[in-house]
Amino acid sequence: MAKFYDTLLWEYIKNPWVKGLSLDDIASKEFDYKMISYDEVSEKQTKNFTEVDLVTASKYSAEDVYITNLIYQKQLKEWVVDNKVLKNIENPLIEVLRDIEINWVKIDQNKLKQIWVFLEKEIINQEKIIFEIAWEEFNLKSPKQVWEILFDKLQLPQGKKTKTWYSVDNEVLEYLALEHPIAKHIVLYRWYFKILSTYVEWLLKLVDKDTKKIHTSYNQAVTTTWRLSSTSPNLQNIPTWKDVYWSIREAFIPYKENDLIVSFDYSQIEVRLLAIMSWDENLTWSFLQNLDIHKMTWYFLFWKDDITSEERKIAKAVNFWVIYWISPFWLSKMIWISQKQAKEYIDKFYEKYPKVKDFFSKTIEFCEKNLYVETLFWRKRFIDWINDRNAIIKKAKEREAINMPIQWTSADIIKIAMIKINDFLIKNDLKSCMIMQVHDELVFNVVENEFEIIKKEIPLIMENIIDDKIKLKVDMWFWKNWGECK
DNA sequence: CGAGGAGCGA
DNA sequence: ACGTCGCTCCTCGA
Repeated sequence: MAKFYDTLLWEYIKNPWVKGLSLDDIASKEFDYKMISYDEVSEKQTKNFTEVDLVTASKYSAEDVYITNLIYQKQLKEWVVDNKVLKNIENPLIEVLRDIEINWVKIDQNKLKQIWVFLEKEIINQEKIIFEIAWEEFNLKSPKQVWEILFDKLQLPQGKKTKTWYSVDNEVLEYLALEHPIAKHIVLYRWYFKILSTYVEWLLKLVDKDTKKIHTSYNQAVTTTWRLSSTSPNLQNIPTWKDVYWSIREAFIPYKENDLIVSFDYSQIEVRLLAIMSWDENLTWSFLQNLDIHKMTWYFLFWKDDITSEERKIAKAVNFWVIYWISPFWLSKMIWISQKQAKEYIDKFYEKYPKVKDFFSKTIEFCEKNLYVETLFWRKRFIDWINDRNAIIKKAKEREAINMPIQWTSADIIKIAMIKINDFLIKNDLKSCMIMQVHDELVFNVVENEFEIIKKEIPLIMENIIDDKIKLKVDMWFWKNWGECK
């Protein structure tokens, strides 16, 4: 509870009219309340917080919640989060997150150690090759040194710029790979090193010696879109990439031998929400007929029934990117087509899905007038600068206005699903439990004899969050580790 | 210690 | 001149 209010507070402090003020300042200025300072509690930093006596410590901690609540009552509920949201979503979710955090996730340390050995060998190998090609040793982890080797020493053509020098990121290197063999090896080195340092080492460091599980923290109010975020470790960015021999996700295993990892994810939730919010006939029709939405987009754009997998990929990208109010230039870069073609695709998309376009322009109009946007679940986001004269800023803010309601609503949907599922698990006295949330995916540790009921009931709960003609769709995967669940 | 570059996810 | 939101890694200069 305290954690949630604490993060809520940060959301408040980010805002311009309180920027620079500390909680103490706000307390005394707005509520004439003098808070205990940390210096006082820790007796001028001589005491560790665990050594402070319980009464003082609780009073000190409770003050944060108390003041935050005062701020909430006075200002926050007007615009950061509505009472209904707090009552129906955020507050009940606190207990669900507590349960997930208590459950933990079991890790196969041996698997990680095997991967470690493999990666270390590859890293040394790539390093050797690179140094041979470059005729000198340098620090591959330093973009600056890579820059010097590529552009000063090898005189390769420079691409896009960063703030301070020319970029040497993956995109540039992939282009350079056509010119010089060294680029390919740097990409490989970087990738192996990334996996080793960020995932393998970090996960092993965080595994509890006794339980062989990791303990992650979910934050409820750090993101502007009201999605959850996860730290130490961040379980929401574990690579999905699968090598022939291994993947990081394979190290995420069930608690017991006969248990299963079961994963449910919302399929195309953002496009479905777009259909629900815009009521576009063509989009709605495709979903109601339970058709392949990407294929249908291709069909609507070109009246072609047969579709190659390449064409489906393009249609998928168009569907996906249009939601983000993307420019033809950027779309052309994403899917390797000409700018002219990209513009054509986007124009045709709006032509065939006219109410989507209406919905977008109405959203922007509303935002320009009121300086905020709203979602299906009573949330508001203030977007100042929407009327900025600088076209680039204006466009960026328009993108925000269009994307936010969709992303927010999907964040709310999965939160509500989590609350209902936890209720369901408790009411039916099930031993299976929720162990992870990855934005549109929920992962469970399922005990053997409960698999049938979980398989049947969880998708029902998830798909019926919104009472609409268009149904949300949930895909299910299960196996002995998370790696096979995709 | 913080900024910047890089890269992973949704 | 151009997707958003996050987290974590490393380097480098103060």
